[in-house]
Amino acid sequence: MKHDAYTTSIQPLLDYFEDCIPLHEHDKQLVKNLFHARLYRKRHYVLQEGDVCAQFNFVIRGCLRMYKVDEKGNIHILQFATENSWINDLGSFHGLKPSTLNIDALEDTVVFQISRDDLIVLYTEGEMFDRIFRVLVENSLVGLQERLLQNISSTAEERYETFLYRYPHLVNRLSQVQIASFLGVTPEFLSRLRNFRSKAKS
Amino acid sequence: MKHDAYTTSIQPLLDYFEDCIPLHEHDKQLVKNLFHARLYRKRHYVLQEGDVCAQFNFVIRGCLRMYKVDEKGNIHILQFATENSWINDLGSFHGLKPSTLNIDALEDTVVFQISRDDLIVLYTEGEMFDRIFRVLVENSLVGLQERLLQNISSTAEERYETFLYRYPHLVNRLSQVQIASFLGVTPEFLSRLRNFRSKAKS
DNA sequence: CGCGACGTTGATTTGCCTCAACGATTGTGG
DNA sequence: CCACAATCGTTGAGGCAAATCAACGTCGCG
Repeated sequence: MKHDAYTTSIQPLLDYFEDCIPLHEHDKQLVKNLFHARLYRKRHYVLQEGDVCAQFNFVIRGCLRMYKVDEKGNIHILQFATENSWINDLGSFHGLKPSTLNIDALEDTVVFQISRDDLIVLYTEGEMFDRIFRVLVENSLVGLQERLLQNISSTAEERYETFLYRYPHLVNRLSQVQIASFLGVTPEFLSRLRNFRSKAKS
Repeated sequence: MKHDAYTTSIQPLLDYFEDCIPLHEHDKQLVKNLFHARLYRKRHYVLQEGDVCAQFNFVIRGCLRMYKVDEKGNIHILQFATENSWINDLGSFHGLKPSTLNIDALEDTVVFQISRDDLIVLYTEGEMFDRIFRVLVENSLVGLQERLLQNISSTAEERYETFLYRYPHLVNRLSQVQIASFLGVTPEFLSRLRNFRSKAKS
């Protein structure tokens, strides 16, 4: 029986890189050889805390989340990754240290993965990949900075508004529990916020 | 009259890069030619909101902060930069967009700066600078992720503990107003936290 | 069918903010 | 060098945003 994952095109990943910098044929071949498709079924783990993050993940289809579980057992979501976005624990990945984070699948999800060793090959043999990944990480850094500012300076309601504005495609795809955990509020309070909003709207 | 800044050695910056990757003589010359020293006196601005962030800043001596001012006039500090660390608004710098952030000097501060155009020259003519800056930005991203998690998942007291642990050299160098603004609490509340702590310690 | 996750609502608690006042320190101009 | 203002750190009283705990109906799923 043939898996979906094995028939998945790598083209979206090439497109993603080329949005940043055009690739030579040699570079494209490297990507095709070094990245491998894999399917994660809903609720399966891409990374569990305690393990070293060994793969860099680019999502082709589906949805992953990265989160931390605190002492009280509460989940705090750092990031969602849907189509055409990447996700991994960079600190664990590069430092070869056990991760304190988890990554799991909220839907059946197809990713293209590259191992740390192969990524180094990609950096070494490829022309532009240091630059491409520099730009990707810079963009992540900017986004994360904005989110930190939001969290420090805004109320839960404002953060929810911003979420609706920035991730409209996620609103109906995620449960409110997931959204609440991303915003840093309890599901109960998010429910109240939505209630206030729908009353205020009319 | 000769400025302190003009006699400042660029060696710490070279050391900083070489902590990451050894440089060829050609690369060192590039750094020496493209970075320029500048002194900012206490309370002077390196970047004001509305301006495009035109310089990448590496601090040799002194202390800078980067912050946002919200609608109510409250200051939220994203980052401090002391000796041997860099600071800039990457989003504004690369996107050539007006910044919403401010960077100013908490002490008389000497920086080495490089303009956006010259940084591109550095990337193009230098051997390893894409890689070096990729690693630097990756490290920043990891640190910022940890801080976001802290902010989402911890109480103000825990955040203060973490601050004491991670930045012991800053505790006696910054006023409590600055630290409070970094932690995301009011100065009054930080004062109470310190009070509780000193009582609990005995 | 029955179980567990979800979303909602109510009552209560709490972490942190706001506003206000005070002495101590810093710094600034006359 | 002193006087005055400005900023800082602290403390008190009161208020609000959001958490906690608990209960309940709904839905999807094994």
